[in-house]
Amino acid sequence: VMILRSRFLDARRKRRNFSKQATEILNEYFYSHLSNPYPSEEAKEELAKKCSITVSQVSNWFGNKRIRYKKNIGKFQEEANLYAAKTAVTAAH
Amino acid sequence: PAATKVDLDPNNPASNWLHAKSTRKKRCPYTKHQTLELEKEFLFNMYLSRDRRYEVARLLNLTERQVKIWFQNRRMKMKKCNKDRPKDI
DNA sequence: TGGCGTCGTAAATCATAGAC
DNA sequence: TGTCTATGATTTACGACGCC
Repeated sequence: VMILRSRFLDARRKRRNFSKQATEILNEYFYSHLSNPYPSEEAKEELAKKCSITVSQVSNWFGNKRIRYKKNIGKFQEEANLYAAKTAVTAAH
Repeated sequence: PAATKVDLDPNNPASNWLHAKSTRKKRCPYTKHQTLELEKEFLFNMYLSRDRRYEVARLLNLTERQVKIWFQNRRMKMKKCNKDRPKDI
């Protein structure tokens, strides 16, 4: 139990960046809902499952993404175009 | 949800999400001492009486509103910790 | 009706993984 | 290896809504 406890606390302290696929999934959702990037609780749960992260982490990611995107839309333009194109291709099939 | 009815302006691409209430007070991180004392008080009781709130605010040089909101946030934090906790332990 | 409760969030800040 | 910046998490402060 003590080992599990310390592992849990360490996991919280020592964050890791999310996997490339997880970031991909989150960005796809964000840019395809750019007019209202606020996933419902159910959508968050689904994203969490697909990304293998917690619902809280999904909420953190969207909170950070919205504010950082808003603060510097220019910086994210390339990324936005990339995901817009990807979505377009997906929709075409 | 916070992004409710009123600010759901279908036009206006990215700018419509968010009412950045200009009237909002800028976040001011509390000192170690303030936080420590608030934590001690929280340990004693999660909900503050009016009188206790007044005392804590006076002692820490915070407003009663700040103390009230700190306790509300602290309770939410506790709830979140329990939720995220895998299980048992 | 006022006042305090939760819930979800903005925005600032913290901590440090990781890129270079 | 040592700097930095990007990124995930946490901390203040509210708006919206609920209950008594």
